[in-house]
Amino acid sequence: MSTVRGVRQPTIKEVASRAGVSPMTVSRTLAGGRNVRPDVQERVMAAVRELGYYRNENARSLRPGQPSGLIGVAITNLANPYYGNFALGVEEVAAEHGRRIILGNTGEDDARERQLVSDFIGRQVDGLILVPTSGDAAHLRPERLGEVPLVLASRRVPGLDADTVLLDDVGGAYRGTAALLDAGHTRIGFLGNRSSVFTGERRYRGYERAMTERGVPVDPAIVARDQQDVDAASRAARAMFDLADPPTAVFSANNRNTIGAMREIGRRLRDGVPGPRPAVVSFDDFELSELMPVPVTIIDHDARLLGREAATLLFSRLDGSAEGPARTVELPVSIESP
Amino acid sequence: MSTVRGVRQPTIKEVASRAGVSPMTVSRTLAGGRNVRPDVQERVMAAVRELGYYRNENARSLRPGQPSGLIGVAITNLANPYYGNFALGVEEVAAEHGRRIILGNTGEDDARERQLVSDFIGRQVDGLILVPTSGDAAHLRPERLGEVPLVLASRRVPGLDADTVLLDDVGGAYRGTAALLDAGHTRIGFLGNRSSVFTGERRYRGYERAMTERGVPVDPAIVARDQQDVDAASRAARAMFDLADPPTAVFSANNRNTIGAMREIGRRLRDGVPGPRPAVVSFDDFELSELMPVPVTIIDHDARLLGREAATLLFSRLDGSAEGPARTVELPVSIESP
DNA sequence: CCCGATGTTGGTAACGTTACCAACCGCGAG
DNA sequence: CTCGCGGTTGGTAACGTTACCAACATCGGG
Repeated sequence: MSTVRGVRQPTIKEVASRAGVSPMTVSRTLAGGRNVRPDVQERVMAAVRELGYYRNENARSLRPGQPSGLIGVAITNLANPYYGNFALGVEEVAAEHGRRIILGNTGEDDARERQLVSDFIGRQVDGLILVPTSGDAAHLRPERLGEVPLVLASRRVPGLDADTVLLDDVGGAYRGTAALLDAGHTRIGFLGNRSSVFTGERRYRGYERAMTERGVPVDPAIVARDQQDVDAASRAARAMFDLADPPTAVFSANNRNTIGAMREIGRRLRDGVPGPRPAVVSFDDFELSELMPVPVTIIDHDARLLGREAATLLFSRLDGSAEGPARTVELPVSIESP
Repeated sequence: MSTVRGVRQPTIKEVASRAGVSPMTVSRTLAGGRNVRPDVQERVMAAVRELGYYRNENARSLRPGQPSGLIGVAITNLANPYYGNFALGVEEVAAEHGRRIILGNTGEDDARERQLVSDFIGRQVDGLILVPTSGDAAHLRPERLGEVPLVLASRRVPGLDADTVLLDDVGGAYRGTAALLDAGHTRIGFLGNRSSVFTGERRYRGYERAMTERGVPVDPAIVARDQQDVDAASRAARAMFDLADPPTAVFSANNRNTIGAMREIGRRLRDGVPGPRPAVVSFDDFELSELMPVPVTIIDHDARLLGREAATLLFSRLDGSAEGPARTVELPVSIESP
């Protein structure tokens, strides 16, 4: 940490002496003014305005039992609009409860997550909301976190029992795949994340269940499960479509894979590559999907709502309205046919 | 089996007594261990691990001159990927300097911005980074902020002299419009924000300059400057294209207007509406632009870099390497023809 | 063997705030 | 006129931490 010029804000004492009262009277006035004469309150508020005084929140939260008013939020990738919306939802609910959020980006890095959580605890956060990097759970155990409540979002951590907010990944993937099967497709490819990614695994399970329930075998040749970014997804789609026996439809488990697949489909059409024009089901919405050259079904959801739900769960622990074992909220997803 | 209940965070005193030393020795050990015997350090670290101790950062920053390690960041709309990337850039540089960010969303609301800034100051932030809502500047004046340095991003505040990071809005819009003129277009529409939005005004100026420099008159009938969201942009594009004398090309001043225009263009093609297929220049990139049914030129830039630049400017003030009058950094934009 | 230098450790005070208690005021009831 | 009560105000201590200084141990050189 680099050196910093000292930040000299006026203190409560300076306000007090300017208003001709004691610091206690200033404190009482700022706390609502109970049992302070109206004319004294006015003098105090005038001094506050004149000096540009702000209460030192860090000093306030020093006394035990006092909340810091901060919620620690760690997400995996702020550049992804999904997590931006998620963070927005958390911020909204936090603001409704008079709290601020401290935000950290983990970049899917376990070490960074541990570092962020330590720092959040050190800053006396009132609660933690985390999109876990699915590493180990040691630093998230209650004995490490003390009394700080924790809510997991989007993913679970193996072996950790905590309040969790999830999407209906399995159900959404199941219904999306079923829609393709209902439309007569039997050769349906899968594009998604590897199984160590919690949502990747769940969405694959939904796909697999729909296929096997209808007696359609899953062909590993048209299942690609290791694409994290658009370029990798594009390459995986290309390999799949280049097969002698390419899929007639594709289930894409997330936004990144859908965009990659679309790029490859667009390229083939521009270059006049022969072959089927696959139907696509995408878990995650994307803009201008209606302008795509192939029919796209969207499994849609609201990341902002997910964030709101996570924060609501957290505050229900903070205000004591919820006690007992960890709860899981699974938000529904909607399906929009082209 | 009993649930592991969270416990109060241990203090430095408890660590000290467990390690059989004084709090000062614990403090010294955690501060790097200068002048502490190695075996004592080990005892202390063992106690720290056993008790799960974290330094109380709020208490640390209580002594004057000590930085809080927090940077206050207020942006207008976290749901917009542009600002998500911006926040990511700020977070990255802050993390490189061992700082965390407190994030607030203003939603373009002046009152909310004032409230956020007050709270940030009250939390003793070491610096502020703000995408201003372009309201008045009273709460951002140095006499209100004390010694807390401020960096504005994307926009200026009228009458406020502060470090600022901008895009080359005028130049980008000029070059984008010029590209259309070079391609032979003379009837070029404009879609953008109203002039009270800082970037809206600057981008219009670039468009206007390119037009007048080449002696092409600006026709108010094909200039629409009051669309904040996709639906409004779509309606404005529709009205423009429905004219007896519609534009053959469109300059769109931001992402939201581009998406709206694209929706309308796609609708007309689907519905077989007669008329020209306008070329489009878009200030802001968007995904799958290469799949659009009309040629799209992108004026691209890197919001994450903008965030990094803003944070770099802030830290140059914090570590004293930059002094003197307010500086403005204008980041270049690139043009990608279809 | 002593002395100063160096390394190690602990006590005290202070950062800004507020809970708690004590002191004081004015007013109405007895 | 006194007493007591409620409303108002101020003093003190404490929250967890670290800068500063004092105290003590150890060691090498004279």
